[in-house]
Amino acid sequence: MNRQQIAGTLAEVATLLELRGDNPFRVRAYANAARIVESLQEDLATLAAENRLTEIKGIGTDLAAKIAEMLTTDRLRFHDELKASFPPGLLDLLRIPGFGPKKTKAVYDQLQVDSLEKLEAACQAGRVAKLAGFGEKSQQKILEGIALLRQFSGRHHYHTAVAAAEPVLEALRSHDGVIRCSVAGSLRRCRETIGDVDFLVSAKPVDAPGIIADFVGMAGVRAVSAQGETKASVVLAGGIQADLRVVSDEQFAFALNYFTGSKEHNIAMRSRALKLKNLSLNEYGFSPAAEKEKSAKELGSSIPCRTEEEIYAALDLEYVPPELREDMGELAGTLPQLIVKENLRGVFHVHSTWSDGVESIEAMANAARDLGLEYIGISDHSKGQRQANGLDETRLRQQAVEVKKLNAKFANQDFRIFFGTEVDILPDGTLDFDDATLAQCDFVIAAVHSSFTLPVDAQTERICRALANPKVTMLAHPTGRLLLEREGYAVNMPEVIAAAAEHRKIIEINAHPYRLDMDWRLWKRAKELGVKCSINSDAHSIEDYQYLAIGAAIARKGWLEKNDVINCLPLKEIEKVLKRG
DNA sequence: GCCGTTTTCGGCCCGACTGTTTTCAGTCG
Repeated sequence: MNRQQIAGTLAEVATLLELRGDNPFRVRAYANAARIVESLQEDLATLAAENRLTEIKGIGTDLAAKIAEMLTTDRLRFHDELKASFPPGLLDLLRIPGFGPKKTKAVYDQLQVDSLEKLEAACQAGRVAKLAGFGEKSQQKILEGIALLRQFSGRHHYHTAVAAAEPVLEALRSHDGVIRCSVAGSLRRCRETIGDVDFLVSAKPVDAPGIIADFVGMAGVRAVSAQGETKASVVLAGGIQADLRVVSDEQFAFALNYFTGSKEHNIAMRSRALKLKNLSLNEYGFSPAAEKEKSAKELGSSIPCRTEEEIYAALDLEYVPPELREDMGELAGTLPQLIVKENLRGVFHVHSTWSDGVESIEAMANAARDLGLEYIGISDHSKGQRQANGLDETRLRQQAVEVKKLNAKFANQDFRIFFGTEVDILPDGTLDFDDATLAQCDFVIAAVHSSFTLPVDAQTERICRALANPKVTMLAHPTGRLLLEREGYAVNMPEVIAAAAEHRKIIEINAHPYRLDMDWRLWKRAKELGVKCSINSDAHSIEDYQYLAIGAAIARKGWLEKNDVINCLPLKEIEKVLKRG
C-alpha cells in the first residue's frame, strides 16, 4: 500500500469505529493518524524499516504495528474484520450532509436501514420522523440531502479527474500505434467539476483494436462498460467513467474540437461554418452543405486541417483556447492573452507549523524559491481557529520577529517573505484581530471558517462588512456555490464581488482540493468590474504548491489575464499593491 | 489509541448551529 492508501484505510477505520460507538478518543487517534500519514514528508517504508514510526507524534506502538502490517501485507486485518461487521451500503449514509455516525447507527438499529434507498423509503413512509431525536424537519433534510447526493454523484472535482487522467494518457502515449492523443471534454476545458473523462487518439485503422484492448486492460480499470472497434468506455478506480475514441490522424483535429465541446460552442461553430462558408462541420471534417449524404466521414474534409488552429483559421477566427469554449462570446471579437502558471511570480496564503501547516516558514520559502518564485505571503490562522492551532496576538508578534529574521537571510537573494494572517471573519462581520494587531501585517486575508449556515443575507452582509475594513487586503476561498456532496456556504456572490470592487479588495483563487472555488462565470463578472485576484495555493505543505497550476486553469476559465492577477507582479511592484491595501 | 507523566492512568479543542428538546445531542469545521 502507498501512503494515500494507508491514510485512507486508517480514516475508514476511524469512521467504522465511530459507527460502532467506540471510545471517541480512540476514533480520534485513528483519524489523526490518517491525517498525519497523508501529509508526511518522509518515506513511510524507510521509517518502518528503521523502526522509527513511533517517533512520529501521534503514532504509538499499536498504530506503528498496523502501518507496518499494511506496508508488508497490503492489507489490515483489523480493517477487514471491522468492515465485514457492517452491511456494505451503510457507509453511504454518512455522505448525506448533516447525517453522521450516530444517526446512521440509530436508523440501522431501529429501522434496519442499511442503504440510501432504504433510508429514502423510510423517510417517505414517515418512519424516520417517529424515531427519538428525529422529527419532521430532519426527515425532510435527509430527503433533500439524498437528492443532492444523486445530483452530484458521478461528478468529480477537476483535481480528481486530472489525477485519474494523467496515467491513462501516459499509457496511451507510450503505445506504438498511437500517433497523437489528448484529453477532451470538460476536463480539457478545465471545468470545476467533470462528469466523465474523454480521451482521443489518432492511429491507423489496423492499430485501433490493439489500442482499445490495451485501454480496457489497463491497471487502473475497475470495469469495462463498452468495447467496440474504435470506442470503449471503462470505469476507473475511484469510480470515474472514462471514454476512449480512436480516429484517423486526418480526423484528429476535427474530432478533438468536437469532443472538447462545449456543446454550445460546437453549435456556434457549426452555424458559423454554414453561414460564412456554406459548409457543414462535424467530428470528421468540413463538407459542402449540399452534399448531406456524402459526409466528410467518407470523402474526407473538404478543407483538410491538421490542427485545431487550422479549423478556427478556416472560419476566419483566431484560435480559441479550450477554457473559453462555452459560447460566452468567444467567437466575437478579440480574445485575451490568458494567464499561464509560468506568469506567477509569487504566492500568498501559505501556512506553516505556526498553525496547521506541516513545514517551517523557512522550508516553505525555500521550496517556493526553488520553484522560481520571488516571494511568498505567510498567513497562518488566527486565534479563533483553535483546532488549527491558530495564533493569538502574542504568537503573531513572535511570528513577525521570525519572518523579519528570515527576510534578513534572504535579503541578498532577491526573495522576500511577506508577513500576513488568515484572519477569521466573525459572524457579525468583525475580525478575529483588532486593527492595531493587523497593522503589523504586510497583508491580511479575511476568511469565513464558521457559521456556514447563516441566512444568505446575513452571510453576504458579514463578508461585505469585512471587505469594507481598510486593514483587509484580500478575501480567502470565496466558496459561493454548492460543493460536491456537501453544502458550501450560501452567499450572494455578485454582491460580494461588487463590494470587492467598491473597496478595491483582492479575491483569492484557491485551488486546494477541499475548496471548490466560485463559478468561472463569476470570475468573468469580477474582471468586468476591475476586481483583481490572487492565485493562491492555501499551501499546508510543499506539495500543495502544485495547486497554483490548477488555480491558473481556473483563472483562464474566467478569462483572466496577467493584469488581473496581482501575483504576476514582480517583487518590486507587489509591495506597492499590498501597501495600498 | 496516544501522550506525558505527579511512572501506570487521566485527559484528550471547542464554539456555533440545528432540531430536537425544555436542557441537550449530533454534526461540522
